[in-house]
Amino acid sequence: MTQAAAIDKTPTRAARRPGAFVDDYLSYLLARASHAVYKEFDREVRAAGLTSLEWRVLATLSDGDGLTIGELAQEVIAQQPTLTKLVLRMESAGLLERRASADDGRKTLVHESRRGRDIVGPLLAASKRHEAIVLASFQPEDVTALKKLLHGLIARFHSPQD
Amino acid sequence: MTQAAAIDKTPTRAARRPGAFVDDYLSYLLARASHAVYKEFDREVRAAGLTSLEWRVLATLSDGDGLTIGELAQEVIAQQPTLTKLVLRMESAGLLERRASADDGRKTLVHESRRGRDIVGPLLAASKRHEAIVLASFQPEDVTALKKLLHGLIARFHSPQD
DNA sequence: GCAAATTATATGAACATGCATAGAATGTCA
DNA sequence: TGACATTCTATGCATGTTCATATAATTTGC
Repeated sequence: MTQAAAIDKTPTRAARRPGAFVDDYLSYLLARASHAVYKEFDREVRAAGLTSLEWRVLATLSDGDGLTIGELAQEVIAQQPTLTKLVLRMESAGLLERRASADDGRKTLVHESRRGRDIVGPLLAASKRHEAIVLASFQPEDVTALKKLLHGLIARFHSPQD
Repeated sequence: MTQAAAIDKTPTRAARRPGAFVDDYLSYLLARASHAVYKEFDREVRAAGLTSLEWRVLATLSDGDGLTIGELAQEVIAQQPTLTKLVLRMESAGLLERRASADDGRKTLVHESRRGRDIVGPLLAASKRHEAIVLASFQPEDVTALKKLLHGLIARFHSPQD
C-alpha cells in the first residue's frame, strides 16, 4: 500500500455530519436519490448482461426507436462519442441496428433488434414492478407532486445541447 | 464514416414522444433533473479546472474533512478504486492530503489542502447562488416538500455499501 | 448553383473507470 | 496467543469515456 505522508490522530467521523451543505444541495440530492433508487434494480440489469447505460439505451428505444445518435445521447445523458461507440458495440452484440436516414445522410437512426427487444422486455416489466414497490411507501399525492416538480426542473433547465 | 447497413425512410421523431415510459420512470426523472440543474453550474466547475467528480470530492470535504476513502466513495457516488486513484491524482495536484489513520492502519484519511480550499471556496459560494436561482422559480413549500421526499428516498433505499 | 457556415457522426489518442484480486491491518474466537 | 475471517485500500489489466478533430451531409446567403 502506498503510505500516506502524515499520521492523523483524530477519530474518523463515519456518520453524516448534520446540516452539511452537500446533503441539502439540490443536484446532489437528486443524484443520490436516483442512485439509491436505481441501485437495487441494477442487479437485475446486470443479471440480464447489460450495463446501466445499455439498459437506458434499450429502455429509451422501447418507447419508440429510430432515434438519432444525438437524440439518444440526450435521452440517456451521455456524450455523443460515447454513444457512437456504444451503439457500434451494441450492434455487434446484436442488440440493435443502425440505419442510415433517408432524408438526412448525416444521421444514423438507431433501432432495437429482435434480440434487443427480447432482452429489454422483461426488464421493463421488472422496472415497473420495482418502481411500484419503491413508491408504495409514499403518499400517492406526494409522488405526483414530486414527478411534476421534476418535470418542471427538467423543462426549465434542459437546454438543447447536452 | 462507418456506413449503416440499411436505409430507413421513416422521418426522425425528434420531439419527445408523449407518455413515454422512460420519461416518467423515477430514477430517470431524478437523474435527468439532477443533470439539468447541474449542467449550467458545470461550466463554473470546469472553469475552475475541476472535473465534476473532483468538485464533488472537494465540496464534500468542505463539510468536514478527514473522511476515509470508503466514506468519500459513498458520498460522491463512485466506486472505491475510482476514489483511490482520483485521490492520488488530486494529492499530486496539491488539492488534498492523504493521512494515515492513527487508530486504524488500514484507513486513509483524506483532507483538503490549503490550495484545495482556496479553489473550492468560491465554487461553494457560487453553487449556493446558483441553487437559489434555480429554486426561485418554484414555490418555497414545494421545494421543502421535494427535498424532504428526496431525503426519504435516500434514507429508505440507501444501503451501507455502494 | 457555389462557397461558406452549420450540423451530425465517427475516430484517434490520452485518460479514467471497473472488475477482480492482492496486500495489509484489525477483529474474533477457541 | 494463534489461526481464520473480515475490513479497508491499492493495483493490474481490460474496457470505456473524453477531448479534439476529421469527415460527410445539409443549409444559408449571395
